[in-house]
Amino acid sequence: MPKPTFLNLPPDKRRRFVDAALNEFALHDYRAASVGRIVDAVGIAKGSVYQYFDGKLDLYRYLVDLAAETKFRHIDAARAGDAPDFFSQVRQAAFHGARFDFGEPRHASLLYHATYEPSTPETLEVSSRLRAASHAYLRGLVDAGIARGDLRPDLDRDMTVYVIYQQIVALRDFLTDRFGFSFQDAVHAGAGLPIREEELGAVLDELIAVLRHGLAPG
Amino acid sequence: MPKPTFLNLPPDKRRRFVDAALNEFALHDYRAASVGRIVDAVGIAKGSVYQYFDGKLDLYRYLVDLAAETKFRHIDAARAGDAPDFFSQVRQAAFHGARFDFGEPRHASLLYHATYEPSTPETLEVSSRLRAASHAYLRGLVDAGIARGDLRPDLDRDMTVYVIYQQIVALRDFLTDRFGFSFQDAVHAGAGLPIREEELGAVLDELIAVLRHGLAPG
Amino acid sequence: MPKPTFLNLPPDKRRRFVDAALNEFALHDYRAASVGRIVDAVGIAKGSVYQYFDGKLDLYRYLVDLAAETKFRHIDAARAGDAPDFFSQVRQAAFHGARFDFGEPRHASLLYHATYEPSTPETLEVSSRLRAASHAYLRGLVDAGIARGDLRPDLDRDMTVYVIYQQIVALRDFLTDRFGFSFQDAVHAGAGLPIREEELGAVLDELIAVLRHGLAPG
Amino acid sequence: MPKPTFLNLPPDKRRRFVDAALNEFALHDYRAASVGRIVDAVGIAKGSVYQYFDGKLDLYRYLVDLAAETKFRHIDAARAGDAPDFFSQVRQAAFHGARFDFGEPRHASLLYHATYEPSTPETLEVSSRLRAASHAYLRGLVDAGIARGDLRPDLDRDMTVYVIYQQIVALRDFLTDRFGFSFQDAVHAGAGLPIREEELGAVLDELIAVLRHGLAPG
DNA sequence: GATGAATGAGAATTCATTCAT
DNA sequence: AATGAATGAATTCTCATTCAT
Repeated sequence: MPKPTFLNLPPDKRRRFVDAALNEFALHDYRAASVGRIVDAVGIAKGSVYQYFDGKLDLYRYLVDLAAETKFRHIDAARAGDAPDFFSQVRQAAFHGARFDFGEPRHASLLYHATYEPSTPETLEVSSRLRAASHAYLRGLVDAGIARGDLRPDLDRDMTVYVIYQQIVALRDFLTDRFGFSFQDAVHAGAGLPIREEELGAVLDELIAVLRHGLAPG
Repeated sequence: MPKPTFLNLPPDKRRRFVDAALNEFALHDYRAASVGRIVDAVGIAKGSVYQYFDGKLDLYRYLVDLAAETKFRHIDAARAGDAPDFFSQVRQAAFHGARFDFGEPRHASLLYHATYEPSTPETLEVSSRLRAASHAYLRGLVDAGIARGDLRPDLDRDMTVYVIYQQIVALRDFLTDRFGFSFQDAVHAGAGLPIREEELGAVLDELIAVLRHGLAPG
Repeated sequence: MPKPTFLNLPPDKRRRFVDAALNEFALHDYRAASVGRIVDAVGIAKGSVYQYFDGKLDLYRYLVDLAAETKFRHIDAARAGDAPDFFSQVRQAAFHGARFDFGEPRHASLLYHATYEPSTPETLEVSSRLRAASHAYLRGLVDAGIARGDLRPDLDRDMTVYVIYQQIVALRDFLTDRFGFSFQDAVHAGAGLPIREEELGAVLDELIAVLRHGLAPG
Repeated sequence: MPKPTFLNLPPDKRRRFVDAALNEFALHDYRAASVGRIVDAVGIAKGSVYQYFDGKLDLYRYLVDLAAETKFRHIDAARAGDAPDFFSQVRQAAFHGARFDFGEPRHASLLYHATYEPSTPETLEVSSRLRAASHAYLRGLVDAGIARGDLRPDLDRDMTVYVIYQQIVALRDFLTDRFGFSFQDAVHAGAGLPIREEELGAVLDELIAVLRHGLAPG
């Protein structure tokens, strides 16, 4: 948890700090990220970081939570009217999630790192919490989908969640490959990635079609 | 690439070295892995590593390639008669792949790390090559499957490969969750993980069913 | 020396500050004591300490002097009628000193630290002054004791002072060992240490007997 | 415990390292001692210290043990024929101990620091072991002394040990005061302290006389 | 008088790599 | 070919003190 000192910071300074930290943790995983590089980028003293946070881990936790919340909020906000069925819901979430990722490559990279962080005792809790949140979200959709009859009732629900979760997370890899993107480059450049929404939509349509055939009744 | 020095080593010594290195890179990702711990475990001088390999990265490359080849060979060898159709082929590959992972948790962990290694300039090439190999393998199956009529002819082949690849990779997470395994613990214990083949088969059946519904024609 | 700012403080606030500082310097020696922990405990700003005192050293000096004076005053006050001879006087002082220590473990710990503070240039003066005060007090008793004939007239007075001083200071170690006390724990608990006065008296009787045999004439 | 690396060092280099470390820990207590200053003094890389020892604490432990052993050995070696009675034994030990201290002020200062080290969890074990060794040594003398009839049979043995231990330790303070010495200065100057043996003997005679009167029968 | 954010030197420790033996 | 001591830059973190508000 950030210390009050951090919360009392002038908004601009706080923003610049978060920016630099986000950059660092987007470019490197937890262990490789360097507090020194962050302070150099912001132009503050090393000690200041420890006035703001309890330490590197605390800062990391804050950023992961922040990025996750921001992304979830973005997805929720973009939901134009409730989608009528399970697959539309998943498509919508994946679509807006991907749009967010391309618009905010640093958040996306950070979350990607956090998801696959090698499970050291230190970072385990952060990764687990992140994964648990996504799973819980999907589990809700799956349960409702089965109740509504959108999904075969005999499905192994845990496995279904896994199947969908992986596809959505992996979408990132597929899209970067297909369109020749690189999140790393985008982070370095400090810009979002260009994506034509129709192309993204087309890819998603195909993916959702596979899932629909695979999981829907009949 | 290993230096000649390494290849001229007495087989036993070479084996012990590979063993220890495998252990280290199974327990830690590239950056966290320690050359010092390896030489301590083998009981050789630190300098020797640099007589055998060009450096940590070179050693890492060698191990990832070795593990990938070993796993592929195991899967190929276990193929009892050619499976008749695409989905049986995938099932067979996934089944034997999983059995390999549970039997050789160090290889499995190493490959998992390599797959999700944060893409620093250093390790990027290794990860890419690993992923490319798996994709190429699956691509062959998919192309043949479409030709044979096992898969819908209008499928986006790249995406199909991605979908299947992700599911197979995700299997690991799902199984460890479901059965309460931990690859880390298995590596520490120096033992394989117990898995009843019927249970693995049941999970795979369900997963393959989803893929079949999703990807097969009509 | 405290600045006027400190002396003008509302008594309650001043008391709370002294309390917290006492705690800190009782739990840690000079170098390890932390200004930050003190202000956290009191709930004031870090800068305030520097409005009250010239710095950490100045605060330390103030506390040591305060604790020493308090202890001396306690011993003086507890003197019920003048003890008739040298050894009774020493016994009385040691007895009431020990009682003070057990009742005020923070003062006791602070003084203990100050006594054995590694003699850096910084703290040398504080430690010296503390020791000098005790020595001067004992020197008075010794001089009078020799004049009165309680002590052998040919004693080296300085050495006699040293002998007695050490015994009394070390009494703390002996008592904590014998009774399983810990001043650190008492400070943490914020409570005094339990001691039955008869037990303390018995120990002192034995110690004084040794001194009497050792130092008295004939 | 020193690592083999340290023990394999060329004697001269090892000596220079121990010298510098001894200096540092003689001038500062454990916490204030700086690994950086040591390596600067020796002219080696910081990392080397960690090739030699497990860390600062390990180095400290080694030095304290070394100094204690050296001092004990010196005292034992100097014992010219077994002293006939308890008080002669104590006198002899104190005499040679003091001579050692004045000749090796760095050892003496280090041991003094270790004896009064503020009891943090880290250094507690080192201090305790040091004190325990001295007490055990004295306890042996006391037990034998009582058996031999040199000491009053009804003495509290623990307390007797304490009394004597304190006097011997305090001797250092007394002598420095009386002769205007400073161990710190001697360490800085890199020289031993001058002491005339007759003077030391005279002081000890007086101290032992007090102890004899205090503790001997009749 | 009080605040508390900023400082920055200094602390211990790690570790891949080199190179003289 | 093997050794293993030496390196030194990089790491995270601490903390007394200052000073603008």
